[in-house]
Order: sequence, then C-alpha cells, then structure tokens
Amino acid sequence: MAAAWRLAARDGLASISMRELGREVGLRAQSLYGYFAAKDDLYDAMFRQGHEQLRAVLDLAPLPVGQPLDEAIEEVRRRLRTFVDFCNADPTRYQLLFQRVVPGWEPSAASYALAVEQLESLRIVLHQLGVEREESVDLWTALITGLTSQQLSNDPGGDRWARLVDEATDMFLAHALPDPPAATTTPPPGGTPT
Amino acid sequence: MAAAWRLAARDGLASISMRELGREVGLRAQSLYGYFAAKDDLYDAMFRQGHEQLRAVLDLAPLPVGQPLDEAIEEVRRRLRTFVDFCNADPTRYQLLFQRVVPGWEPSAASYALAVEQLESLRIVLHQLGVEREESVDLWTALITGLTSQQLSNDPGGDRWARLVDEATDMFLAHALPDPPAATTTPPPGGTPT
DNA sequence: GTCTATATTTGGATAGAC
DNA sequence: GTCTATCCAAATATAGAC
Repeated sequence: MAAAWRLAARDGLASISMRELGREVGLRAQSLYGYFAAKDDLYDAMFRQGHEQLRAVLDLAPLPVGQPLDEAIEEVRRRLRTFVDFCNADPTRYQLLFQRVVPGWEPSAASYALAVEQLESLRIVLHQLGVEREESVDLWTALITGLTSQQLSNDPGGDRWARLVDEATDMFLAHALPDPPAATTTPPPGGTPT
Repeated sequence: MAAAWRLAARDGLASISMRELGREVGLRAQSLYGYFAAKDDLYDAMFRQGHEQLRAVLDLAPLPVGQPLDEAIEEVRRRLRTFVDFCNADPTRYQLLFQRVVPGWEPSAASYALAVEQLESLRIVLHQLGVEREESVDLWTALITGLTSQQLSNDPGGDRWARLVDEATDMFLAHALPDPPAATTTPPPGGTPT
C-alpha cells in the first residue's frame, strides 16, 4: 500500500501500473494478483485506507455535544483546519477520496459508505451550532472544498488558501448562525440558539 | 474538436485515444497527425478552445467601470452565476480548464496565459467593488471553485449548489466589503488591514 | 507465494505509397 | 491528405511450474 501511494504521488493515481508497483516492492506484477484480485481492488483498498485515516484525525476531535456555543465554534474551526491540513498533506489522497480522477474506476459500495459517514458527522456538528438549513450545510461543504482544491491546485505545499480557514469560518458563521458571533477569536455573548 | 469533446465526455479526458478519435471522424488515427503533431497538441487545442468559450460568455457582461455600487454588486452576482453555469454545462471542459486530470499533460505557456487573463479580470472587478485585500480575492475564488466542484461532483446536471450562488455572493460581500450592502443584517468583521 | 512464460489488448507514433 | 503497413512500448491478466 505504501508503495502504491508513493507511485501515485509521483506519477498520478491513474498512472499506477501493476508492473511498476511490483518492481517497487520487489515482486513481479503477476504476484500482486495474490493480494489484489484486480487493479480496481487496489484503488478500493487505497480509498478505504484514506478514509480511515481521515476518520482517525477527525476522531481526535470529539463531537461537541452540549458544549457552550463559543467552544463549539472553536471546535468547528479546528475541524476545518484539520480537514484542510489533512488534504493538503497528501494531494493524491485528496484526489482519490474526493475527486474522480481514475478513469473507469469508482469505489465499491462498501467503501463509499465510509465517505457518506464523514459527511453525516459534519452535518451533526453544524446542527449543534444551530446551522440547520440544508443549504447552509451545502454552502459549508462548498467552502471547504473550494479552499482545499484551490490550495492543492494553485499553491501545493504552501498555505495561501489554507491560512484562510479561520477567516472563512467566521464569514460562514456570521452568515449562517441565527445569532452571529463576534468575528475572529473573541468570545461571543451568550444566547445559544435552539 | 467536437468529436474529441464528445469522447472526453463519454470516457474521460485521459481516455481519449487517437485511434478512437479517428474512428469518430472517419479517419485513421495516423491521419490525425496531419492536424495535431502529437496528442498533447490536441489537449492544448481543447484547453484553448475552452478558455475562449469562457471569455466569450463573460465578455457578454461588460466590466462594471464607474457603476454605482448596487449595480456593480448585481454585476458580480451575474458573473458568478454565468461562471457556475458555464462549468456546470460541461463538466469535462471544467476538468480540463481548472483541474489537472490528464496525467503528464499541462497546458503550453501560450495557452496558460489565457487562464491567467481570466483571473486578472476577476481581480479588477472585485477591486472596483472595494474588495482589495489579496486574501479576499483568494476567498472568492475558493468560494466559486467550491460551489462549482461540489455541483459537478455531487449533483451533475442539477442545481443543488448552483442555486446557492446569490446567497454565497451576499455572504462574501457582507464579509469583504468595507461598507456592507443591505443584503444581510450581519456586521462585517473587524477593520480590514490594507 | 512467487516465479516464468505468454496471451491479449491497446496505445502513440513513423515511413512511404497514392 | 489520407491511406496501408508497421514499429515499439506498455498495460492487464492467466496458466502452470516450482
């Protein structure tokens, strides 16, 4: 798996070949079929691994159940930062998980369920903040996706967009919260919604 | 060219083959080399064509020089809508123009200049609105990119994210304009540094 | 489990005739 | 301009020996 990620990072996901992967691990390409029934299975395993890694880093941040609003907001901000950093740390992984860059391949149903689960957990967090409109959740995912993809496409390895995550969070919450908090990191007055 | 776009839409950009393209237009693959010196030249021609199309639709909307603020804002809103619609109308074209989905290929310098030009015109429009911080322009491109890519990846042909463009514009302007419009009751974030 | 050998397909690209 | 013929490289995958 590590060799596969390495090759993908070097040549692009779609350009992984069984021959080269075999060479990388000291085997012939044919021997790999003892581990993956077909090349698609390799992609599927990578997809699953990537989502497990994502879940691992997000799980470090517990869901903000019953937190005061200002702490919950800080938690959301932290999550966005974690997510953008996660994507930025490995553009190839991001492409496999969130874009469709391998022609003719799509994740198996079982693997895709992992991805859906992530989105559901996001929805829960936003709801606890008082962001309940479906449209607001969509706007939030667009904002995250946009920051991430701009960062990866136009400033890989840098932080030109990544450093905007806090500002973006403020912008979004000021728009989406029924009772908008003060900007930046100053704690807002009480008045928890819902 | 039309046949190339058709194939790309059907099988993915990276999967275009000269043989199949030839078959599509009633020629042998080898004959195509009379028109494109190599396959990369084909991608380059498509890239150029796509950007010319984009310029064409955006040029329909004149730059809002010296307009009153509210008209300029409406103009920006219109431009975003035009852009998202343009991308949504042809996901393949979007991928070629704004993502890197063809392994080993990148636009020639001459073609890439077209893309840079688009961004520059965007910067001008925002400046005329009073949005001058570099970070705000970046936030804006992230927002556009995010709406577009979410729309294409998760609701192709629909409008789940496309219909959020006006709301997104309001959110952004409320945040980025020194003197916010009446769109929302949200106070702007703290004073923008120059 | 891994190998050799090989089938099979597909792709980009060139040479030279017409 | 387009064709036939061909080269060359690379890919996925299977069969069967060890």
